Amino acid sequence: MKVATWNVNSLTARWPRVSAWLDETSPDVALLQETKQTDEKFPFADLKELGYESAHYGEGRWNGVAILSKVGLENVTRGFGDGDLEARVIGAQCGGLQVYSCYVPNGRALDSDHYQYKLRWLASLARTLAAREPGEHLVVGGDFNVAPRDLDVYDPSLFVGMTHASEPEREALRVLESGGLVDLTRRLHPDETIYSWWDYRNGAFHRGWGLRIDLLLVDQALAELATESYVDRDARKGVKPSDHAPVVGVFSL
DNA sequence: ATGTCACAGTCCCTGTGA
Repeated sequence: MKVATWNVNSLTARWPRVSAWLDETSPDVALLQETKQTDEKFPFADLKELGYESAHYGEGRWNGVAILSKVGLENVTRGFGDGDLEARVIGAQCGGLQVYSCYVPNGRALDSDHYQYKLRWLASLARTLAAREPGEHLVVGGDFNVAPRDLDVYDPSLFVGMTHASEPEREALRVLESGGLVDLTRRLHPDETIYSWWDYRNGAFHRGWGLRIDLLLVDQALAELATESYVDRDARKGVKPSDHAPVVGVFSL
């Protein structure tokens, strides 16, 4: 079972790259973020031709999350059911896994209202996951906009006092981990420098100026069944890439 | 430390968000 998460930064602009990547990588389940599409515009039929059932929660210009599956797609949920209006989380059951595709608010700056929104949003996610069925396998993937450790930041000194690496954000991730979730890529590669996002500006990708902010959080039992997890850096190269690369996990179920 | 990208409306430039 191969599961991927990818912030595509507009599925409309990225369709040639995304469709080619799905075709060659063939994940069983793919979690997408920042589709930036309405549900009406989402390419359900094109994805069907690639072998995927899909569910989308979109709003148009901003945000938008999706789940693509070759192994079944049932019991789709959109949002947290707490009145939040932005399309940032969608859940479903796929091939025996409960999965969520998450686009955590950016936060912008520590003194911004958006930063408080980010912390509230992560708390809502923790509440939602705490209510899950005991014993079911869980994959919570997405763009968390948080680098869990200094190892996940190309130059930690630049991020002191900045969003993405602040202690309250990291504490919010630890709350998810204390609820039984494991940062899969880091579990399998404890000391490796791995990034998943590089700014479009300043030639950041080629200079190695990245952050690891796209995560696959999985339950302990599923983590034990994982055989590999990696970032597909090739997807960040070439013509019209997203600024994020896909994160992949493979499980021996 | 800010050299890019994507989107929609103000519509071939500008503001917003990342």
